[in-house]
Formats: sequence, C-alpha cells, structure tokens
Amino acid sequence: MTSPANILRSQLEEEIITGLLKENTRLDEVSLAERFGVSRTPVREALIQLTTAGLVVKRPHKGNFVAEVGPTLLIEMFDVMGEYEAMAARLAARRASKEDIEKIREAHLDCTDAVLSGDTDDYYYKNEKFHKTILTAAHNSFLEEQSGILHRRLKAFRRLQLRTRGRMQSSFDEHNEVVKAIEAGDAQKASNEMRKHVVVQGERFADLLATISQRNAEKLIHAAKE
Amino acid sequence: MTSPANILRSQLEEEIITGLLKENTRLDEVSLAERFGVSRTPVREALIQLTTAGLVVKRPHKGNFVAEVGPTLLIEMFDVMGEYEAMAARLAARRASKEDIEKIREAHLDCTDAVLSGDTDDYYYKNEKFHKTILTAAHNSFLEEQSGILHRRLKAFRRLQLRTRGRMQSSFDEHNEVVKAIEAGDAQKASNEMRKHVVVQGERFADLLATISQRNAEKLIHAAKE
DNA sequence: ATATAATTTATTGTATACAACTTCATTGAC
DNA sequence: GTCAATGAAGTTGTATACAATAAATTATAT
Repeated sequence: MTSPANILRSQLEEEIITGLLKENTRLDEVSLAERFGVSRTPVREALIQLTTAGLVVKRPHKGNFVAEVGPTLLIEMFDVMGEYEAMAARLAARRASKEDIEKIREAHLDCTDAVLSGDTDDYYYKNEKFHKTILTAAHNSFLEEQSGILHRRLKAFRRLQLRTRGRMQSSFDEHNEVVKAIEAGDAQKASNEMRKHVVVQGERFADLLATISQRNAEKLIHAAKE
Repeated sequence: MTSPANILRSQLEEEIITGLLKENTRLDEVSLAERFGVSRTPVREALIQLTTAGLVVKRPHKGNFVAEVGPTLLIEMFDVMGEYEAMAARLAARRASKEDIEKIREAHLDCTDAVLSGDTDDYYYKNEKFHKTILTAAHNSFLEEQSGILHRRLKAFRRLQLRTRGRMQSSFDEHNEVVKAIEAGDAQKASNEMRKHVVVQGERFADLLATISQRNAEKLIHAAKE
C-alpha cells in the first residue's frame, strides 16, 4: 500500500489538485523518475492511475499532461458534487439513526465557533466534517467513495469559496435548513436544501471562474444563467 | 489508444463484467501475459487500470483478484445509478432544447415496438438509447461520463431485470411519466419519476439478489424494506 | 531563399532481468 | 505426534534494456 508507486501517485495527485502542477504541464517520465529517485516503471504506474482518475491525459507517443479543468467541466463537477450531497441528505432523512442525527447536530453546532470567530480555515474543516457526517448517515459506502473522489478533486476550488465575504454565515444558515429537514425526515426538502447549498451559482460562480481563467469569465457568466 | 495494453484492459473488463471471470478469481500476471501473447508489463498496466476502476483488487505481494460485488455494494451502486439518471432528468427538464425533447420523444416511441413484440433484447437496446438521450439533454458531460462508467459495471445485472414478466410494460409506462414531466419542465417530478424507475426495489430487488448469491437473498430482502 | 524530405534525437511503449516479499513445505525439536 | 522454524519456490514490485513512433533539425533540391 505504501509502495513507491503509491507514494508517487498520491504526491503527484496532491500537486495537481493544489495547482502546484499547472494545467497542460508535461509530465516527463524520466524527469519524474529522477526526481523521486526511482525507475520509470513506478512512475508510469502512477501516471496510469492518475489518467484513469481523470487528472492526467495521455497522448499516445507524445506524453502525459496535467488534464485541464476548463470552466465548463468545473461547473459540471460541482453540479454532480451537489447531487451526491443532495442524495446523501435525502437518504439521511430516511435512514439516519438516532446516533447519526445526534452526530449531525453536533457537527453542525461545532461550526458555530468558527462562524463567531470568523476563522475561515477552521470553518473549512468543520464544514467538511459536517458534510462527511451526513454522508455517513446515508449508509451508502459507494456513494461515500464516489463523493470522496470528486471532493478531493474540487478541494482547491472549494476552499477559495469560503473566503468570500459573508459566505460563512450564509453557509451556516443553509446547514441549519438541511439539519431541520433531516430531523423532520423530509427527504425531498433535505435533498433540495443541500443541493442549493453545494451547487455554485450566481456571483459565487463568477468568483470561482475568476480563479481559473480571467479571460473566459464573461462569456461563461452568461451560460451560468441557463 | 488501441495499444496492446488497452486491448487487454477492455477484454478483461468485458470478461469481469459479464461474469466470465468470477469473483475472487486470481488474475495471475504471467498466465495472462502468456494468454495474450505479451509480456507482463502491459498486463500490469491493464490490471492497474481495472483496479482504479474498482473491478480488481490488489493485495500487495499477494496478487490481483476479481473484486467481489456483494449484494450490499450492488444495491448501493443501483441507488447511485438512480441518482445519476434522476439528476439527468431534472437537468433535462430545465435545459432541454426543442431538439433534445424531440429526440427523447422519438426514443420513447421507438420502445413501443419492442414492447408490442415482447422482444426483451430489442427493448434492452432501445431502453438504453432512451436513457442516453436524456443524459445528453442534461448537458453535463461529466455526469454522462460517470453515469456511463457505472452503467457498464451494472450491465450484467441490468439485463437480467428486464426478463422479469411484465417488467417491460411497466418500464415503458414509467418512461412515459418521465417524458411528460420533462416536457412540462417539471424538474422535481422528472427527477423523482426517473429515480423510481431506475432504482431497484421490492420483488425486483429479490430477483436481482438471486442472480448473485442464492444464500444471502433472504436476509437482504429485509434490509431492502428499510 | 524556401520548401520538402531524410536523418537524428528524444520519448513513449514493451520485453526481460533482478530483487523483495509471502506462502507453503519440509525438517527438526519438544 | 504436533508445533515451530527455516528454507525453497513462486509471485509481485522495480530496474534496465530494447523497440517503435513522433518531433525537430539539417541538408538538398528547386
């Protein structure tokens, strides 16, 4: 599990996700091998894994490149992420045990401190925990896994969002609605509130785009209105 | 794209999905290499890809095994599949163009022939096309991709379901409800109808389980009732 | 001088050789 | 006779060597 190839994979994954390795950067096998002090074989294995994960694109006999996450794809991914979370909320509303609900309530309350102190980093973690708690309460490990994969991929963009002024308070308020719906066992409402909460829209959408490509922002704000 | 490694991957994938290679079957690298007339390297590459896809599990220094799809996981996957399709229907209800709706209507009508002739194989293909049309109308290529991956993985189980008596007619009726909702632009209803349509429940659920393990069927019917 | 073709260089894709680890069997001791 | 320990065999993980393909540069012809 902690073989050189796996370390390599997670390391590269991290660098791509955080944006340290920029889009379309060529990932030369020999250079990477030298850098990590291994042969090309484990490097190739790591690259293959990242390719199937969608983080790297292989052009036959041309090389491996960091996959570009265009604005369109990014929005699409956020939409799907919203659906994962909405599904979790819906299932949680139906399936959550007393203990599950207690944990959700707890995680929700924990967020209060971060909101009051205005600590966005703190809120980021507590927010993550809140969402994770609901995913667990959905009792669908496959959903949890898929959601986790996408979540990691969106990590870099997600974090930026919370920095927006007033976002933390409104995020907390939205959590509140979700919790109420789950407690009431209202699957439909829990689902809808959660989707609204996660999905990027309006001005937040424009902010997000600005973090990727300044140039293409305008024409895509239009598209966002649908 | 059609390199030896890729041919190998799709071939193995097919054999695992169709059940030709049973669960927990050991995938010996040298044997596979001999069988396909290549060296171990491309075999390993294919196995890595299948591992990240979740079809194969690697136990370090022990070997590669066909991942087992237990009843629980299978239900979970069907649930997520239902959510993908529900999302597609929801988005289609909001975003579908006149041409999109026309294509959906067309695909739906095409199913009529199969229902009347009672040809389950024919219906299988036309049903697939119907669902694909809605996915396209959702205008989210990432969703389309994710859905496609899971769809292929569930292929073997899905096909069996249609054989159930009367399932074709009720499936068609459910399609009808979905189409109506999309045409009316009722996102909520389109979504819910589609989810109900796809998700496995009730007796169909028991039928499905029987195809995997006869033994574990009973105790899981209980779980299905939630 | 420019365009095209050929050769060279660099990089990916595959094969083979070697090392590390795990498992099974055999041998020895209690 | 049984359990444990050591060794042998087999399999995965890694390194290196070789082949194939594509890009770049240079040389030649128009």
